[in-house]
Order: sequence, then C-alpha cells, then structure tokens
Amino acid sequence: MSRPPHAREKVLDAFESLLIAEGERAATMDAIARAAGVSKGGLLYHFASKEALEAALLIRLEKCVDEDLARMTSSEEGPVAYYVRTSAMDGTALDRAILAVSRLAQAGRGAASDALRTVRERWADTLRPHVADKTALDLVMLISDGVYYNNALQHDGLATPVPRDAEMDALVQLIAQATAPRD
Amino acid sequence: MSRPPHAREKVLDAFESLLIAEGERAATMDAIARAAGVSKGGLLYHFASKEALEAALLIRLEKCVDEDLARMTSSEEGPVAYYVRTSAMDGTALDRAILAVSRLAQAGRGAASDALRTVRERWADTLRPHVADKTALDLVMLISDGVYYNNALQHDGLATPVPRDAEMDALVQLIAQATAPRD
DNA sequence: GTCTATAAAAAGATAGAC
DNA sequence: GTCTATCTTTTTATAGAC
Repeated sequence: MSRPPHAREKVLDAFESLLIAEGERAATMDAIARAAGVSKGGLLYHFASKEALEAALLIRLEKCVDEDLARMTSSEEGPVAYYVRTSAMDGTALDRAILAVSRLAQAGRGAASDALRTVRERWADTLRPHVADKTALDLVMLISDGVYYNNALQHDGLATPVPRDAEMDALVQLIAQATAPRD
Repeated sequence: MSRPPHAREKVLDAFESLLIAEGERAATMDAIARAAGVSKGGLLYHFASKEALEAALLIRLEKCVDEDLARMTSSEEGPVAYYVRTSAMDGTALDRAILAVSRLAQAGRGAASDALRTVRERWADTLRPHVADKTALDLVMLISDGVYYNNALQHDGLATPVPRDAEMDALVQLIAQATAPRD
C-alpha cells in the first residue's frame, strides 16, 4: 500500500490536481496523461476508462476519511474543534480528495455524490456525542461545509476568505460556546 | 425587462438548468439549444459564442442580487435571519443563478469566481451592522455557504441534508444568540 | 508496462437559405 | 429570427508495435 511509487498513483494525483485547478471538463485523458508524465496508452493500461479513474478516486477518498476519523477521535482539543479547524486546511490528501470528488459530483456523477454524502454521515456520527443537540450539530457541520465551499471556488491557490489563525481561534471558541453539551 | 418572453430568456433558463442538473460539461451549445427548444443556429443568433452566454448569466446573477439585497434590508425578522433562511430556498431565481454560476466558477472561469466573490462581499456589507463582530459575521456567512454547498451537490431535486422548518427556526435562534450585537 | 497511430463521436463555430 | 448544412478541433477509446 506504500511500496508502489508507481505511475498509477502519479496518474491519480494528476487527475485530482486537474479537477481541482481547472474543473471536470479540463480533466481529459489527454491532459491527465500529460500532467502525469505518461502517454495516453500508458494511462489506459492502469485505468481502462475514465469511469475506472473516477472509481479509483472515490476509493482514495474513502481511505483518507478512515485516517481522518481516527485522528479526529483522538484529538486533544476535541472532535468539534478538530473538525472545524481541519476544514480550513488545504493541501492535505483528504482535502484534495474531497475537492476533486466534489467536482465530479457537480458534474452529475451520482457515485461521487453518494460518496460525499457517506463521508458527511460518518463525520456526523463521530461528532454527535460531542454537541448539545441536532441544531448544534447542524451548525458545526454547515460551517465546515461553508469552508469547503469557499475553498472549492478558488481554482488555484488564491486568497481565501476563510478564517485563519487568530480568526479561526475566535470562531472555534464561538462555536464551542454555542454548541457545547451541558454536562 | 419583463416584456420579452423571448427565446433569449428561454435559452438562458435552459443553460442554467443544464449547469445545475448535469454540470458544466453537459451544458453544450447543442444541449442548451435542444433544452430551449431552438436550433443551434437560433441559439447563436442570440448568443454569438459560449462566452457570450456565460457573460449573460453573470449579469442575470447581478440583477437577482440587487433585488435580494433590497428585500434583505427591509426584512421584518432582520437581515441575519433573512440571510440564513433564504440560503435554504431553492428554485428561487437567485438560487438558480448562484448555483449555475458556481458551476462555471468551479470549471475554472475566473469571471464567474469574481462575480461570486463580489456577491459575497455585498452580502457581508449588508450584514455587518447587524452582528457583534467579525467572528460572528464569519459564522453567519459560513453557515449560509454551507447550505449552498449542500444544495450544490445535489444535481436533481433529491433529499437535502439542510435544516427545514422547525429545524431551521432552531438554527436561526442559535445563530441569533451567538451573533447578536450587545446594544 | 509503455508507446504511437488512428478510428468514431462530439464539441464550438461559420455560411448561407428561408 | 430561426433554420440546415458543414468545417475544425477535441475527446474517448482501440489496435498493435516495442
């Protein structure tokens, strides 16, 4: 799982990058092959079709979420703060996977939409014991969605309207006050 | 502004619908013409190129926002509650325009990204006097973004994870408590 | 495993008839 | 204003050499 630094992973990386930076339409087999440094034929050896490429991306997303949930559960500051803070990170393998799969979902790929819905449910299940009620859970999850939406709108690494550092600390504190379970 | 029930508007409506339901790649000149009930040549009479079509959509968005800001300012429940509640509406001309332009933005169209950023700034300017501080403003706007993100992920009219009715009332109340200016 | 060449379909756009 | 060709380029995929 960590041994093959093979062309396969490079192709998947290139696919992700193109989806994020230029959208689904720009992520053609040709462009992906070029970005990955292989020929179109070489690409098609690893992924027999565009559909196969997309399916592989969904599996990659699932693995990233597995790891994220493990970190979230054992987070020192607590799952809620971890969840809101890490929404703002970009460049993470998980963030890249989510952004890329979002592009597919918005291009009408049902499997991608389903995968994202599943991810959201897994997060909700993990957060639920740590917030006061359903409304508080909605609040936390919608804020995280909002951060992703904003990140999703910038194709390159442009200035983000998303809270950072001290601003993020203040936001996390406000959310903590508004959502903490009274125990 | 309300007189020409012309083919032009029908084309723009079809373009929006295709973008929302199937994504940017599916919104081809051919598909748009078909959905609008005109021929490709007929479409090209009104919009000389795909770029012209996209530019017209940005102008339509701007007009919808003008009207929304007017309603928001004179809202009885206050701008903050109005803003959060109306994020959840779909089918509105404004919502459709935002969703459609979001698709273009995520397809790498810089003008679309700029338009959405401008819309966000206009909303922020209107909300600012009605919240406690910058953190509270971030909270309100990110929640609204989150609602849009969720709506943006469902191509058709499928079940939405977004709060409705009583749930929305509870969420609006929680936000009001967390963000109200102390005056 | 990776390449080149090429076929088959679909994209945006032009020309010109009605 | 709206239509039917038609041209050019791009996209996915196949075939087969190395």
